[in-house]
Amino acid sequence: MDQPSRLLLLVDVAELGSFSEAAKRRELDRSVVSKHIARLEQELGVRLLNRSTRSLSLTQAGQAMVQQGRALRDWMYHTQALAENLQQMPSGRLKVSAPGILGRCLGFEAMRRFRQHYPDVQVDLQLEERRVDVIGEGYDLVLRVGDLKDSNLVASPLAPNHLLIGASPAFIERHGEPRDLATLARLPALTFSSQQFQLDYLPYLDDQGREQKLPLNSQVRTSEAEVIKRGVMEGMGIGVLPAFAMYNEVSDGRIVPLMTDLALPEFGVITLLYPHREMPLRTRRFIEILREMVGSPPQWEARIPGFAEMYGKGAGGMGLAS
Amino acid sequence: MDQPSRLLLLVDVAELGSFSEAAKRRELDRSVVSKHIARLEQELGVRLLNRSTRSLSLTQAGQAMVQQGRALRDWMYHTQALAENLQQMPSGRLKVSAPGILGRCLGFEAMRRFRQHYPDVQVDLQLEERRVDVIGEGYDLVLRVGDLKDSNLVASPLAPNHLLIGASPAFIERHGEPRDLATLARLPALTFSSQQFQLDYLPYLDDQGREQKLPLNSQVRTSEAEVIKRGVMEGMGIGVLPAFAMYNEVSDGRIVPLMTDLALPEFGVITLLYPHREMPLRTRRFIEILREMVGSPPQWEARIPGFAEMYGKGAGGMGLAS
DNA sequence: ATTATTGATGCCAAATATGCACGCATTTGT
DNA sequence: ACAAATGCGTGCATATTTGGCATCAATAAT
Repeated sequence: MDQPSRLLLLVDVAELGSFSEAAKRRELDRSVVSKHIARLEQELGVRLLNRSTRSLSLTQAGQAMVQQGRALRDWMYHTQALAENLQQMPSGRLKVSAPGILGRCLGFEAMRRFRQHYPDVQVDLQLEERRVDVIGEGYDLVLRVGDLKDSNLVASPLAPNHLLIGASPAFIERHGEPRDLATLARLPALTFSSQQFQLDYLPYLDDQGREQKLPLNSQVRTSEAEVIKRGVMEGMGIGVLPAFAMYNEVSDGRIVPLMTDLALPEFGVITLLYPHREMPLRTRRFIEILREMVGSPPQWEARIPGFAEMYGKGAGGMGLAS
Repeated sequence: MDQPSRLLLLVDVAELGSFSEAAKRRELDRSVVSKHIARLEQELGVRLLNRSTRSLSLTQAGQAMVQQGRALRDWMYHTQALAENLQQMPSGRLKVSAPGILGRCLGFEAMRRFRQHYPDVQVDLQLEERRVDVIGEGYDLVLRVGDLKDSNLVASPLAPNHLLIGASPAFIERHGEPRDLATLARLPALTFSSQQFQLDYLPYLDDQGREQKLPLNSQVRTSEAEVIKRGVMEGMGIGVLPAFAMYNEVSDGRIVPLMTDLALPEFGVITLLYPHREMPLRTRRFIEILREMVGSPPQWEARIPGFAEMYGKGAGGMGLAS
């Protein structure tokens, strides 16, 4: 590791605020980080960090050097991407992050297809709710739903995210099909709850088009969409999930959409996030595959008969309130 | 050595056009260079160089990478300078190039003073006529006389370069003091000749102000100004040299200016050349010392009584032609 | 007061880079 | 045309460097 790399290391230390954390990210020993920073200071002839034994603070010189390092990091990434674009085939390791639900429903399938096309490209598909540090951890692409803009990240919409209220045929037989919100609210529900989504309620549009929240009778709360789907299919209750998470079950009839006349708001947008810099070929190809797979309108909507007319998306489809 | 450094190495290879030359500059074995470039190609996944056994040529990818590398090199230099500016004291190694005559007359003295102020800064004062590769060889500063602009180099004038025709008192006694050009041309002369200067003739301005060249009776031709000075002092002949090279001898009377009524053109400008990027503190300090040492007007002119009036620089001083 | 966390330091083992010798292809000089 | 020279690639022994572990000192949390 020489001076440029040490500069990059300094950036990690500064951004994570600790030698230990930087060491963890780099999979190195703390002592190694300590030594490299010390050496960098010696090479540059300036003290970069004020060590207060427990907390670090950047000196003025440190700030300047971190700034330099950040630019260097982007620069090197750009160089790498440039080189990869000059090849004919994508290569390297595609690193993607997605929240679990998105990753399982879209990420996995996209990854499968991508691997078919480009078996030489390794894939690192991280499924976590945590808000990752795209630049710092070297992600090529992040899938999010309804995410806000981040500086020096590019956000590109992939598909609208429509909700779907579902129950199993058996459940409907037992409880009857709900015709109004009050009835719906009384039915036992499986609800989704994670750091990303808080779907303990049903968001809907009243007859004035204002967004309202209907509290659900949440019997089971989970951060795992699979649990909801399985529960719904086994007739444990109704479930409110993004359409992309249920389309398979809906299209083969295991789950039936409920109250399709109710107008539901868009629940965010499925978004692609990537660093604002030349994209490696592998990333571009992956996005192409992803878009082709999703289609426009999203295939999960196309494959649910009449979805376009459901939940207030039809021509004059004004929602009905209880 | 890791990827960024390998990129820098690639730049050297590309600029020198050979692995061997690059190895020489870096003081490495050829094989090491070969291995590093090979590894860089592997890391980037692109072939960078077409090896035609004897000559190298850059591939398209290679060109792009060299471009990146050049930017990286400047970037790292800039980073280094930035760090050094944040220190209180200059540090590192000041690397200066100057043609021999300038280096001996100005460079050495400036270096002496600089070392007095900043003993911690090592100095590398290269005296060579060769046109050095400022960026590639890492020079902080280059002294030249009358140099043309180079892209991404900054040129800053240090002092005008006036010529001086000199002879020893004994020589004048023997040959008489010349009063016209014809006489002057007949006197035995010691002339300067190097790649930089071609002073086999005396450039002068005729009464119309047009530049003319008077061939001299060159008995001794040398690339070493010291030889001319010594020869002139020992009465071997007249000498035409830049004023900065003779001022000591003139001011103590060992050399006497001849034909001071003749109008001589400026013979270029003594110029400072440095890379177009943030200057390290040591460079700035060195330039300060240099400028202070030279003064304005140059001390070598100030210390020659009446120099301001000599050679057509006086108010109405129009040259006289033979 | 005690414990756990964080950074610095010293030492040893492992990884890595280096340099030499050699091989090979091509060009230059006679 | 042929030999010598030039320039790059490769394998191997060695040397330098690097990374990891244990330890220590200092501080913040319990």
